[in-house]
Amino acid sequence: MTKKIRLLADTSARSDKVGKVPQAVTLAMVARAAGVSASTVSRILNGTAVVSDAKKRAINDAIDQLGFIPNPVARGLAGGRTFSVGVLTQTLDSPFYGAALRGIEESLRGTGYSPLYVSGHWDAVEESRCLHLLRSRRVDGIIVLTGGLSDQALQLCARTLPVVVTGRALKAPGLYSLLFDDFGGGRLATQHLIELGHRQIAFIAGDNAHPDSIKRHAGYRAALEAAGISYDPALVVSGAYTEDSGLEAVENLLAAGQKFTALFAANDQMAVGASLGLYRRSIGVPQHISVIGFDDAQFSAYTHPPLSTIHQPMLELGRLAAQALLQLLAGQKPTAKVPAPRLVARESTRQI
Amino acid sequence: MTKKIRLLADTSARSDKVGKVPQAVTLAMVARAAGVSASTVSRILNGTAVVSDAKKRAINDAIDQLGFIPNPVARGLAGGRTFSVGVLTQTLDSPFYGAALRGIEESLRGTGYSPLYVSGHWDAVEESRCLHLLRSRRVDGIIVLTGGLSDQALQLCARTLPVVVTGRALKAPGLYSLLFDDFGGGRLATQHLIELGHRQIAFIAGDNAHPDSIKRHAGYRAALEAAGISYDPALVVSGAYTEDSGLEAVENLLAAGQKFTALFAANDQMAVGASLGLYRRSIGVPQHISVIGFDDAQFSAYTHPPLSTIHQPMLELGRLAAQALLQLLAGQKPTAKVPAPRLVARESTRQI
DNA sequence: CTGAAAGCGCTTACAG
DNA sequence: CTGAAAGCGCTTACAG
Repeated sequence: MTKKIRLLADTSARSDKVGKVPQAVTLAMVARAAGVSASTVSRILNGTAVVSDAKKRAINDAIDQLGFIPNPVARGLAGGRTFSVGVLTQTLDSPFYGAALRGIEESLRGTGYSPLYVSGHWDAVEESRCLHLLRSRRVDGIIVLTGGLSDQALQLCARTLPVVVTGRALKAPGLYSLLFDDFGGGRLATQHLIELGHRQIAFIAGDNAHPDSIKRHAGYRAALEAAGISYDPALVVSGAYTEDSGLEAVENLLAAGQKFTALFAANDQMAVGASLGLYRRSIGVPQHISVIGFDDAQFSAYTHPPLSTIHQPMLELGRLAAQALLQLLAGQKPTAKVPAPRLVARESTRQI
Repeated sequence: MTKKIRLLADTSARSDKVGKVPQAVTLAMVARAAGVSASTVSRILNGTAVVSDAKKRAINDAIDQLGFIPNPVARGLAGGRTFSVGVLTQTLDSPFYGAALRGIEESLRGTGYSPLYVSGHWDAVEESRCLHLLRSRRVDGIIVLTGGLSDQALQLCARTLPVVVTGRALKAPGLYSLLFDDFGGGRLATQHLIELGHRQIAFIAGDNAHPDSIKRHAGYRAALEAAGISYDPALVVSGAYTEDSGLEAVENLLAAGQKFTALFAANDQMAVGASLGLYRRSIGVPQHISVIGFDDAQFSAYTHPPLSTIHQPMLELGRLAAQALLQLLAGQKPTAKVPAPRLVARESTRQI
């Protein structure tokens, strides 16, 4: 048997010089080497049927010796499964979503599934184009990391493909959603400031098009009211989740002559931008003003001073999303729950 | 004709309720609707042959009306091309490589090619596993963003697949390499400091396993010597390209009682970490010490003070890499050249 | 310029 | 438990 395998392998090796691509070992070659039919090899590959131990051993030997790797393209065509999962993200180079992508990658590795990333750039039209692309590439399931797609579009998609979506609460067959508690996070950040004795707390909101921004805002307001501090719209300015918008927001606040001893920015990028604005005016953080952000982005532990923030478990979220999709793919019911928001008190906030 | 197409479309729509996946329109359906053979449809799809205008029009009409989208999986199996290009990156969530990924995405969009990202995590074994994965998925070409693969492995790969690699100079058939001038960049950073009057300039080196780190170091040394300043090994400490390592490095420098008025860190992350170390000791940047980084990462414009650095055109590099691969794929000879390093003088450096 | 036919490398009813 | 056969949706020599 070994001899036969050698022969086959050699033949394939020789064909290298003739053909272009080093002709891969095919399932048919394995079948021939193991003395069984292609069907049988396929079955043990997929665990589709019980096969006698003897044949199983022969086949596995042949696979090892020939170095057979099933061609995912062929499997995709024949079996309708491509062993790839689509990941609709907004941008590949966000300091923030990156962690989620890594989490997805971690959960997927070793499962045979590969992620296929597409970026929607916060544009619903673009996102739906991405969804089409993923479907046309015949992914087996899709993970949608937030974005502006309508609930309806997602539900429709879930009718034919398992879908896991983050950032919204949605129930539908074949769809699982993972929602972070932005309201609780916003409240937590504000409570932290209140506990430090602050009562004049400015808020830089995020992009209003994002539901998470609205919820963080609501959390801010709820914490204020629970502490008997009246909500002052003059202390609230809108940003766009970017550093620049945070800088601009704080400048507007200052220019308007608003008094505040603490500042809560709806994400870390805006908190950093705002801090730069304060730095430029020589307003010390936290000596003069306490600043807290939201997200716990990678850079936040290294700002000067290190930024207090609300930790959002993006890595974990990515892991959970992929696990949930894997469960959906296996016909199981996902059970994952997103961890609760957690305060990370560093050095940008202090007792008044 | 229109009527016929309708009929076919309806049939397909009806089959939805029976089958699972909304059965896609196939090439065969288009052929039938247009009254031609599958071969002809395929040919106009691929521009493989000249087809009479009349048929061409009929086929295009049928395609539009039926909403036909060629199945890339089938094309992959039959034609040997999957219209996907592999991108071997090190990590998906680097604030730095992210821009390159976006550049790749930009250059690829609209070309029909999709990127397939895999992460090697700076581990040669892992990277070569990634390469295997990409090949087993039958990508049409590969972009390798730096990493620890051997030149040999890359050249071997390029024998069967177009390869574009960044971060090294390598010549081989089917392979194109894009090299940034790290030496020049290191020299530029150091020159900037020297021009500001600094003569005691500390250097935090990056990971020695990375050639770029070694070259930046050499550039530092060359600039010093060109200015008649002797190279002092005591002013050079090793980091690992992370914030923490930058912080640690500066602490070591300070603990050793080294005197310096300026600091050049081999990347922005270490510069930020080092700045935090200085901040903790109440050493002002740039009042007491000037700091310059390398890379011009996204966050660098927003540190306090904004960080002077050497701009590395990652976005452009990504774009160029993808364009070069596209050229290779089209049988052309790539011509792309990486832009030269550029000084971005912000506020962390000043005249002594 | 265009078709019929074979084939890409698998999977999956269908029959034992 | 296992094979032979058909088929997934395309592409590509091969013949006109």
